[in-house]
Amino acid sequence: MTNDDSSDSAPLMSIAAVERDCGLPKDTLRAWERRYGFPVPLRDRHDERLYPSDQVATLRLLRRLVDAGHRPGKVVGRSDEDLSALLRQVGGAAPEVVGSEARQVLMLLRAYDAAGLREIMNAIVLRAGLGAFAASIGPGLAQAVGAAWSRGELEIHQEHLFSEQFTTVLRSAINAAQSAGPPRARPRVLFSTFPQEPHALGLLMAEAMFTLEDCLGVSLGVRTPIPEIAAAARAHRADIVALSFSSIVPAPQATTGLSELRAILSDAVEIWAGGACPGLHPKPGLLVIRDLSAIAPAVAAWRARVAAPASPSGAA
Amino acid sequence: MTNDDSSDSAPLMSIAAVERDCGLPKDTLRAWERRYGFPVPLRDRHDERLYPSDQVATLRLLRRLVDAGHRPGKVVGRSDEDLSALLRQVGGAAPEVVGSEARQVLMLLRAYDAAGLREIMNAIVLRAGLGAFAASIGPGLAQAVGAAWSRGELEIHQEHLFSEQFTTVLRSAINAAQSAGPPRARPRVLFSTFPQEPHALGLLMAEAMFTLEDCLGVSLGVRTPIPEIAAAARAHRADIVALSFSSIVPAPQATTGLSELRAILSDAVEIWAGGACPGLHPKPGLLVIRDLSAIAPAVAAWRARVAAPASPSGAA
DNA sequence: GGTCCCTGTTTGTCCTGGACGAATAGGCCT
DNA sequence: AGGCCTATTCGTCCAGGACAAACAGGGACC
Repeated sequence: MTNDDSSDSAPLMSIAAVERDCGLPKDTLRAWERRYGFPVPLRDRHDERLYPSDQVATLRLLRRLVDAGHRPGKVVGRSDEDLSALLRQVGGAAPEVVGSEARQVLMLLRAYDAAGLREIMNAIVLRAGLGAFAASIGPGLAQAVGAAWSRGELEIHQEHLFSEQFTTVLRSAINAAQSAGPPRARPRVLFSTFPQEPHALGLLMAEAMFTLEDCLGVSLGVRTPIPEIAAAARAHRADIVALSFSSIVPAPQATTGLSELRAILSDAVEIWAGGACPGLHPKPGLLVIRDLSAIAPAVAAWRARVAAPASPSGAA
Repeated sequence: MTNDDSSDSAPLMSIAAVERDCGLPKDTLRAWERRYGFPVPLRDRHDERLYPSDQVATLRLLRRLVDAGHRPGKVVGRSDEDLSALLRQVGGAAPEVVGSEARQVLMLLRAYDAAGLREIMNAIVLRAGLGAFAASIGPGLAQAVGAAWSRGELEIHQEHLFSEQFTTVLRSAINAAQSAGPPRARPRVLFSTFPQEPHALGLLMAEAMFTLEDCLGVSLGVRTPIPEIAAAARAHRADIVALSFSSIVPAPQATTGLSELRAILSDAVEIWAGGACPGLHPKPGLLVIRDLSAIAPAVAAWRARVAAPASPSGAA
């Protein structure tokens, strides 16, 4: 009863619906069909594609594999079992750093206990501190949840539920940290993501780390056009623009966007980029933060740099 | 250098970039060009469209007008002055209910003072109460900011900034309300939006109203596929599914989606739909909430209905 | 032995132009 | 005046072809 597939009533989806659900553009769906012979949607009486829900499910697996680096030509058309096996390799590679907490969270998620989730995460924040939570435990939990979803152990709505509670906990902890502690000081930091990037969790965790370092941060939320980021940096008189990249942003697009932003930003403003997106490389004026725990020392370094200015090799 | 327009470095945008920035699908952009002779993008050497930034700005105006109910055939191709005039009529129709607060907020927004924004909004919550804030002052502020943006008085990043601070204030107030007061009780409420709807503020304000009524609410965040909403309602054992619709959702799609959801949801679960989307009509099992302040009495009515069950004729 | 460039292939995205259905508006009838 | 019905408008879909950006593999150079 809890187990049967939830799309009984609407087993057929239009191409637009599939685009929304799987994140695969219409053009790509048609190209795969033409080139690899999959998917093979039914057609309505006016020849419009109607995707059965099992094919949509397979497309979701494919999306994840392609995101993880597999080439469409190698995976499109293979059986669901093959795909799941590959996916397990991908997800399984993730270290189970936070085993015990992750297991509890997954259990609460299956029981659909939102309050319990908030409670346990709040407890972790109190016990381990906001820094450890944002820098390692939180990402570990998110990864565990994502992996469980890709193994088919969780529904999408349970992943939504997790994000929502996680966001709530993190935001209120940030609020508390902002009210406590010494007054906010420089660097002034502006947070956002590029328009391609809808993922807010990474940004929020970064915000937590900067807040703990007593930085004066302002977030624009996700999906800000690049010229707007530059304009906001001017308006906020930002010292640092912090950008978060998940793996869904194609690496070249991220690189291009960063150069573009670099070009229109004042030289005095640094760009700090972080996240799971590979292929980010540091350049003058662009710092790549591989790990959230690197933020604290980086802020300290920035402050030292500003306090003892003008070693003429660099900029300024 | 600091002052000239920030798109110097990228005055030309691809059709995909325009789709992202203006929210107009590629097919629609091409159709307008074919039918109305606007936009008229340049072409690169391989004949791909390159949109100058002034045309993109006009497209943004058009988008807003079309959302407001104007027909493309009547407005596409007219001068920017005409369009701005029309837009002023649309935005100007909005009552300036919260004049003094709105003016302060706009001022802080122009000064880019995030902390000040949070402060004033927190002060409003304390003075007027969370209920008044979520039900009338907040929406009024949001409307004022949107109108200012459409009049060209604010940049997009300032609207982002507003949403972000607004969200923060509202979330922390909801948190506080959840911890205080009597223990949460039924109805159990599930919050989300349809996949077409990315707007989270309406949902958050609704969540605040339900929380004040001591309901046990869980939010899935935005953009949940309909079958997933149904599955989550089962898992959460929800009594009510609360959905928020902004005006960007085409009314017929909302109606269709609601019927679909109604069909796969247990009869014991009610659907409550609210938001700016016109053309929502109540039906059996579907309550339309025109105004956030209607939530409190609706919850009371629900409780009365459940306490004194089974008068099978139409209730209330 | 490792790194760089260069070339062939894969893959996503864009093009045109035609078609049709869903949404709207306006006329007609009651 | 109000509800139905038709005409129009507008968004979305289709096919099939094209090309460039991203990738992988091999060879030259350090």
